[in-house]
Amino acid sequence: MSQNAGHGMVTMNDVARLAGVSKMTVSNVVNNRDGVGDVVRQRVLEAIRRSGYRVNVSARTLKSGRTGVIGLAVPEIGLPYFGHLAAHVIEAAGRQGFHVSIEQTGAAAAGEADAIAHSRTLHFDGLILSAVALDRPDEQLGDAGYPLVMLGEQDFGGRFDHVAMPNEEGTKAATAHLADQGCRRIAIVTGRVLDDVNMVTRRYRGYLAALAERGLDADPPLLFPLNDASMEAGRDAACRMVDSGLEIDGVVAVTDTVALGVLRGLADRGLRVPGDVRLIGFDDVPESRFIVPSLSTVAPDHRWMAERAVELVAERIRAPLRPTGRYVAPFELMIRESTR
Amino acid sequence: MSQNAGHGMVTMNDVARLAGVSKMTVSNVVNNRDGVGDVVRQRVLEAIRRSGYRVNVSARTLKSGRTGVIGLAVPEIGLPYFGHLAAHVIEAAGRQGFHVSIEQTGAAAAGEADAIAHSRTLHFDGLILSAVALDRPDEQLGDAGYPLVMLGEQDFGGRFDHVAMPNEEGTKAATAHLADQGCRRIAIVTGRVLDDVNMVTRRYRGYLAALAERGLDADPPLLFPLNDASMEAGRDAACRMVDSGLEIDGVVAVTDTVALGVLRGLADRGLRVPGDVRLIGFDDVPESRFIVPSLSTVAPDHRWMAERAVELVAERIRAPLRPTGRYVAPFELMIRESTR
DNA sequence: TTGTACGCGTTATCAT
DNA sequence: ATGATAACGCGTACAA
Repeated sequence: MSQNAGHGMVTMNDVARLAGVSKMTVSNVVNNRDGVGDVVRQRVLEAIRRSGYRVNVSARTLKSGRTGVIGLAVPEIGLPYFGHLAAHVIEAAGRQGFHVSIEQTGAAAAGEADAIAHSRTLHFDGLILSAVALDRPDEQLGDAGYPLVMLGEQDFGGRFDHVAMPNEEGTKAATAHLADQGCRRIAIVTGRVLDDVNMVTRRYRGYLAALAERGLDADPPLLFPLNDASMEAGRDAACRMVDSGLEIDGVVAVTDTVALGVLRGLADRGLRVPGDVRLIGFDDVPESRFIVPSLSTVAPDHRWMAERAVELVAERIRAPLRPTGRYVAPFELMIRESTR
Repeated sequence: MSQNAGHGMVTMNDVARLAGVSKMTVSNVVNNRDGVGDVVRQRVLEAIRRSGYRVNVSARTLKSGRTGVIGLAVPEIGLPYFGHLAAHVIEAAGRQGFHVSIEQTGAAAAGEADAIAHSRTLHFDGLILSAVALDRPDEQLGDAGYPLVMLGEQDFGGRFDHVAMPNEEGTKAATAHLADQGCRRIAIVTGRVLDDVNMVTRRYRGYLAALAERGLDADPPLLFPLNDASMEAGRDAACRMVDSGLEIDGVVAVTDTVALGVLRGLADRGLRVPGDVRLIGFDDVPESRFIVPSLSTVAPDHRWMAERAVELVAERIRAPLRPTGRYVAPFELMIRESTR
């Protein structure tokens, strides 16, 4: 009821007046500290209820220096994989008492650098960055102790805490599985292989490793490049693949999202999966179980990744200068209709 | 470099000392106000750069009473539809200078009520709530002027600003389209029809209206209920539908996500789409264009909805007591392979 | 053009 | 057990 002049907000002072105590006592009640008599506590609680008071998080933050918010920067929250991942991060963060503010980077290095700057400007307690483009965030870093955790994609060689995908191992297992099913001419649909830290590069390596192990070769290279990791790009690549006239009986797609597009492209060209060509993806997005044919895929443990990332942020807040760690998510090969 | 005792943070005072000016001058430079000489301005900017100073948003917020953050509460960010929608909301909010904090409600009334309480506790400047379960948020409301915008689903009859989906009209058009394609026994796969404000109810009404208009009847009711709007539930419903033995040549699915499950269930039972049965969804999630067969669907303008919702929040911040409005998103019927 | 004093709402410290 | 006072970092109003 009694309101402050400022912004129509009920403050601790208002509550204190209403309950006939000092605002310090109100603070103690609000924060469940002891040293407050039962009668007074009840009186204060009643005053809080009646006035509709809520703690002002900004003021608390100003004192504590902590916002209780961690940022999550992903290329595009609308992509199934990142939406799925974000859901896990939000839950894990909630369990640790953090809120999550989501930023979209547009899969561009500039967006990712912005997200880091932004996170610090807004004084987020930490940032989980799902980087796919940035390759040298040295300059933006500045403070080596800022809780910045890389999630999933790029690997910056120990400069940051990093929760990695089993890129190489997973793709190798996927490729080997295709070989086990009798495929001899296995193509890969992926991004352009550019540098060393790239997720694309690592998955490509896993693919090559499996081919080598099985004595299969890929000459001419059965690599069909993408401009981005969209369904549309996947479809286009599949069409190019078929139109190339090369003999191909198995396809490794760099992500499930791309695989969905590949599936579409193959259908456009009249090829059947798994009859004419087998197909395997990476990520195990929820859709993969339900599409027809259901999609075989590499299933990293997303929940594990999200939890680990949030834990790492929390740990680094506690100990800003402890050495960084790298953790690779466990994965499972989901065998479904597309490779039967 | 020079740091404050508090939390290892560089403050305006530090910058002022470093530049040999008062902190007010620093403030003026930071906020691009004029009344600062060019030489001094440069000196201050240099000091900011060197010290790595960043404005403390909490302190600014404490003064202004505004956090610059709006909340977005959705059932589950991992579902394609909500991820997609969130992407648009984040973009639209960014254009208006807001950040977005995402909350998951788990499609439960309790979660939705929590989101409202939470939003106010954290002093978000507003909240966009994609409610699917809450039916009487009167109690949580409290302050009639709080910028709370309902997005997409439930309709609370004018108590809030509301950006609605074309539920009835869209489903009616979808059903009519099936009829146009020659379907005579059109089923609907949807949630349980409970109350009056429910999205499910409205879509069901649109379906019935179209049937009535075409002189088709649905007796016994060709309604196959879902427990939730998941792909899994869609598949189960489709299986029940086929197993019921009822003659059915068209299916309206309450959402695209459900339709994906239905597609799977029909495949499990050996039925082909559109050969044996035609299928149409609602939402036009990105996947719909790419699956095989591509999914006909009702495509509301998601970008429009997100922009409208953010605008409404902004308007209500400016004028807390202006009358609420209700806006229905335009939609388009996307005709694809599943109803050819 | 620049500086000073004060208040925003909360919490830590110290006193009673 | 409770209260007074002084920060936290920034912005406003006013003075110089």
